[in-house]
Amino acid sequence: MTDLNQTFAALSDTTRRAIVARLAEGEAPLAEVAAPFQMSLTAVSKHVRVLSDAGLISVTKRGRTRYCRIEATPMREAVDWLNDYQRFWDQQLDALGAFLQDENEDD
Amino acid sequence: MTDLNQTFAALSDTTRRAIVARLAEGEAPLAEVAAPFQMSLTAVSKHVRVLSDAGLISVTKRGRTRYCRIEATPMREAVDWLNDYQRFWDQQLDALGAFLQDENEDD
DNA sequence: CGTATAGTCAACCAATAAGTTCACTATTAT
DNA sequence: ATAATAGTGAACTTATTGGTTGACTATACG
Repeated sequence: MTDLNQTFAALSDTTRRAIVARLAEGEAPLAEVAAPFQMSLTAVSKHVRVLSDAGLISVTKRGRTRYCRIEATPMREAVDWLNDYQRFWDQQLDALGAFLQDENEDD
Repeated sequence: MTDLNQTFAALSDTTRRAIVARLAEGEAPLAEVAAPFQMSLTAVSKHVRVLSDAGLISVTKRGRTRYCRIEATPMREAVDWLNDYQRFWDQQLDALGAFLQDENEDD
């Protein structure tokens, strides 16, 4: 299906995560997506390309405008991968909690 | 805290995700972590370094052996970031479900 | 028509990443 | 003391990434 390498790589850049965050609030034209950033439109366009290649967003052309919107599946799969370790880190955090608990028992 | 860029970047490599998966089954010496891979020990050592720099694992030296074990926090934070979009993609998947439902209504 | 708008494409640059090999250090075993 | 084991460090290669600029295409507007 979608490639976890690509998904995680796409998310490993602050700008791209910000784009995803923006698009979570609704579809937007590229120009609007690019507005908050200092870099050139070309640079943002490339970021959008990376996200779209990873399947995290889709881009549809209407007139001369490209509208970007977020897509569900790859993030879903990333979470699925990470969740395989959820029991593990719950346990580790519980252990930390217990430790802190013990430490404070002589108050 | 931990750096999401680094966390996602560390997870964007198949070898490194395999290492994490291996370590989820318990602490292991580097040599054992490296065993399944065709690449050199040095290469695996570098991957381990990347994971450890990202805080995803920790490495402790006992004798001449380095034991690697998984650490909870950064993956936790990655999941937290992704989960901000969970409502979003649930909705998208629900919409897909509804669509497929509708499609089959004339059976 | 001509011009502004939205964006891509190609070429380039500097930095980083993933791998290699070879030499080296540190620890354990004989 | 010597030799095997576990791993690091440095130097190098090749590919990819994130950014730039400048020229170009496609659509909309007057």
